[in-house]
Amino acid sequence: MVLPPVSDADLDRAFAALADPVRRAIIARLSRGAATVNELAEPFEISKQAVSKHIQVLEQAGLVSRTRDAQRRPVHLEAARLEAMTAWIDRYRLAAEQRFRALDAVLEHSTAPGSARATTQISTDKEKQS
Amino acid sequence: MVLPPVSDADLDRAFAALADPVRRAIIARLSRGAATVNELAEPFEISKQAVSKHIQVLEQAGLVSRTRDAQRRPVHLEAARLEAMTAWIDRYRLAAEQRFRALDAVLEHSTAPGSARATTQISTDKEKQS
DNA sequence: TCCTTGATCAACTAATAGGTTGATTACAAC
DNA sequence: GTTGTAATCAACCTATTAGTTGATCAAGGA
Repeated sequence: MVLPPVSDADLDRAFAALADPVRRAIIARLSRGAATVNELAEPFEISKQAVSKHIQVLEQAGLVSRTRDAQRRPVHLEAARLEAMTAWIDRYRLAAEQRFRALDAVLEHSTAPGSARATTQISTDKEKQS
Repeated sequence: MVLPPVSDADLDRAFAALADPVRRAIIARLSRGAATVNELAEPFEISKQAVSKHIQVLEQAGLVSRTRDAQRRPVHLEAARLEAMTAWIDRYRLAAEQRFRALDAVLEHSTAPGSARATTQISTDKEKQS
């Protein structure tokens, strides 16, 4: 499976798109299957035009795509872009967690209360995260 | 590990926070260890005040926290909030992928033998008509 | 053809976000 | 005390965004 490259600007748009509760609800709905604009607009109080704009934002973010079916324009979820987002997050989340575990292991072996704390920075990290 | 509840507004702020390339770069830097505002501001062309604002945004999003060390206010990554974001995304991404696989399996058995074109795009189109 | 439905386009408004510069707070070293 | 350093506060500017209403387009169905 070939994954297309995801640029910095792509991530900008993808994260910004999911920063809105209406758009996240649309994503949640689409995870159960494709839907038209009218179907997607039904649960919300806002106008159909506003929902159409939200879908455009999601489409430009690469999170959804649209096909054609007579007058209808069914919207589909693009799971690949969601995957690219988790890939970005996990890259740094896992790096940080691994660093914390390594730090815990070090402190495990040097439990010397009262000794000089030359590394206030590191010990602060430990206290905050454990 | 105790995971605190993450509200809708929390997700709003978290996703909006990662929608900015400067803030994503800050997260990437912090995954290698805590840093001060001056250290974080160094790679960027923008003013230190602007970086300070970015850190406030990340802090209000629950993605970083700050401790105290004399005049310095070292910034730490909060991996738990990153994990909450991937949890949200994966919930719907995996649901969609599972649905696609199930549809592919159906098309595998019902379509004429010869060419298997049960791609996700086509399967969603067919799914809509059911 | 005319009418209905699905969806977008266009223009406008109010609120928010990212950036700037200048002043101010908090702490430490001398 | 005075000075130097780390960081934030305050005021301001500009661009973007989410929402509105009204008009328009595109495709079927009578």
